[in-house]
Amino acid sequence: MNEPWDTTLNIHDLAKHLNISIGTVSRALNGKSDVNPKTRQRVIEAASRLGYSPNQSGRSLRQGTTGLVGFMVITNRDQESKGEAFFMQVFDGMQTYFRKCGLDLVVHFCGSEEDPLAYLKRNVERRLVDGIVISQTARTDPRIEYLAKRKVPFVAFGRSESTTAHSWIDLDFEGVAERAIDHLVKLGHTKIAVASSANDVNYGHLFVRACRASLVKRGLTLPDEYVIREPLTEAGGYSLGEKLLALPQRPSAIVLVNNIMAIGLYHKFQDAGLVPGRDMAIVGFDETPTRDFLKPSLTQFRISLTELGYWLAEQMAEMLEAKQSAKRRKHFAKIWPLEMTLGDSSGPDLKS
Amino acid sequence: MNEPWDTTLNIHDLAKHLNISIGTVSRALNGKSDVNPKTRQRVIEAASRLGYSPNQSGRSLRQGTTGLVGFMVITNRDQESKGEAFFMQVFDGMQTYFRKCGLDLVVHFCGSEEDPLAYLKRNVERRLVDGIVISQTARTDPRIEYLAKRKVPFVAFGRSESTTAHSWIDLDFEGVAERAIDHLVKLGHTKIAVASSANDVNYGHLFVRACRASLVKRGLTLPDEYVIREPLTEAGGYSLGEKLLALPQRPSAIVLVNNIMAIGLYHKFQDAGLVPGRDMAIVGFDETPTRDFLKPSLTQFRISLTELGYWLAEQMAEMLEAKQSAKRRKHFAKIWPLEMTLGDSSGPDLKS
DNA sequence: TTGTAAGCGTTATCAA
DNA sequence: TTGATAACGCTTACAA
Repeated sequence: MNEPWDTTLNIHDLAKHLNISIGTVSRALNGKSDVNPKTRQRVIEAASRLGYSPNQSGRSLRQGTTGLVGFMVITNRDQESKGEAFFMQVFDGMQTYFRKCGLDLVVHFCGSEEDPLAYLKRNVERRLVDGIVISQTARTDPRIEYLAKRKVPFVAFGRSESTTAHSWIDLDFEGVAERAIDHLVKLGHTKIAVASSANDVNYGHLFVRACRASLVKRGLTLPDEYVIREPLTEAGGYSLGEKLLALPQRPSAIVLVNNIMAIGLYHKFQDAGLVPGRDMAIVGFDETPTRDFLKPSLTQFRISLTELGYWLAEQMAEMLEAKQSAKRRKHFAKIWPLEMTLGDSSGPDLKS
Repeated sequence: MNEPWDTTLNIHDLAKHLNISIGTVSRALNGKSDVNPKTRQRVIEAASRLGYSPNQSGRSLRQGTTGLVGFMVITNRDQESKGEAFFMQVFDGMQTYFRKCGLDLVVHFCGSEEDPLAYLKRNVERRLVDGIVISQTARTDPRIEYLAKRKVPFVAFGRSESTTAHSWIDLDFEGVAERAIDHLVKLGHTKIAVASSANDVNYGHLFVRACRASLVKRGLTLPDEYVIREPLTEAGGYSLGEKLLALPQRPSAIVLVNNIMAIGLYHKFQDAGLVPGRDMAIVGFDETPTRDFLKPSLTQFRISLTELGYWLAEQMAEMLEAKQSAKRRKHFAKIWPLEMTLGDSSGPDLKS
């Protein structure tokens, strides 16, 4: 590097240009109080004119801090579902908060062929980031123990069954299950099926369990054949519809853990000459990607992933600050609420 | 930092532990030849046992290289479309190649509220990455001039009208347009409409222009009212269908620049009692997210984004190597091919 | 208010 | 084959 044509200038160049010392330049640029306003003005002006910007490696080395927060995403764990698109809005919210406090978000995509733990270790041990968010947590996820042992500030996006104390955030699957079941039971449904994911992502189990609990609480049951596992894709939703209609005891309602499936399910219904809400009640999960597209409109749950990201970034920033000042900070466990929005897909009151 | 409980060990600790000098440790770990095999063995073993891993800031500072390649994505430019999900597979391919040569991919999501150029500058000037890929290039995109001036190795994902020499890669929109039009014209269609994006992303214009050229070449025209701009979403596709059916001169075929729209379009057709392929021919673009889900099957184009990412990473690695050895390397301009796959949606031969 | 110099963790040069 | 040491660019404690 530093070839003749690589004209990146450093703090020495800038100081020499201004005929002052590098210490003053540094203090001026970092907003320290003990610097003549006039000098500061000159420095800032020259820096922007010459395009000087401090080298992050130099800063990091000196300060022990990178100003970066990582977010690890595992490509493809949800097969070909668009599950990862879910995170985009979260990133947006996080970045919006971070830029206010001089942090930046960087996203690490673990390739589908690579071991997630090894990948995480590589990135953490090189000290590329000050803190990290891990997502798509499995029921038992070795990344949690690793990060805790290493004392890296981190947040798990998604619950796990790990016993290691740590901070995590997750969607309110229980709340969604409870309100979905409550709504359907009040409408008179007794045979209610649940569509979950086909892989081992934790929230699939969580959601089914919560639905079952809500049903039992109301004197009903969730037979095993009413738990249908499919990939969280349009095709999965279509296949879900086929299985649903082929059941010997056809349920009168279905609760979905994911809305992408809803598209395929609606499709299957149309092919079969059935109407959601009339022939079977459907309750969706979040509002992506269907919002006001499906007809009849889907009963579903509203969530602002941007706000979630913003909140998450706030917590992370506080964790980093606490670490800086060697303060202990309590772990948090956040259940993010979703709000039910009624559509026509959950149908009329069967009792009236 | 470096609180008492922050027990990250450095090269000095490891050297002391082994009773050898830090120079030897460094050389052993970096696979230099001038080190006793036995010593190397001891060092590697101890490093893995104690969990030592070199601090990236230290390395970067010394070597002038971070071993990181950035990929800048702009959140939300495509409104609420899942356009960004497109990149996931590209990331997967890139990361797969990079890990073979000791590089890593980091993705920078520019928040929807932030200026893309300012965001890019921040990341580049801190020297966080050795090279960068910028995506969602606009027709005139100041990022290109900036990066070129700064002599940062970079690739633009998407063409632009910039006159600055630079490397870029893009999908073969002209090829797709040509084959889609050719196919439809051969089937006897003369009134062919085109669905494009509602915003200023470059490829929208590109695709429309290419379709028009292909039509003109065959003695046909593309009237302005046959160019329909909608958001690249399901809802956009539905709305596209409404506009299409409301046209005074209804076209007999429609070519889509994006497949997410196809879902909404199919939906509208079903609501209107129409059948794709029978009542109007539809040609889709890539195969996401519909693959074999839509019925009748969609005539579309196949592309491996993973392979594209792999190829892109390869080029980037070569660019970095060239820079290292102060070699000049020619810019590339790559048009990535797509392969047509016939479905039923483009319908029968009208002339038979 | 400013300048000087130490030191962050690493790699590379050079002498042993 | 190894050890000592300079240097990478920066921030900060301390001296002026």
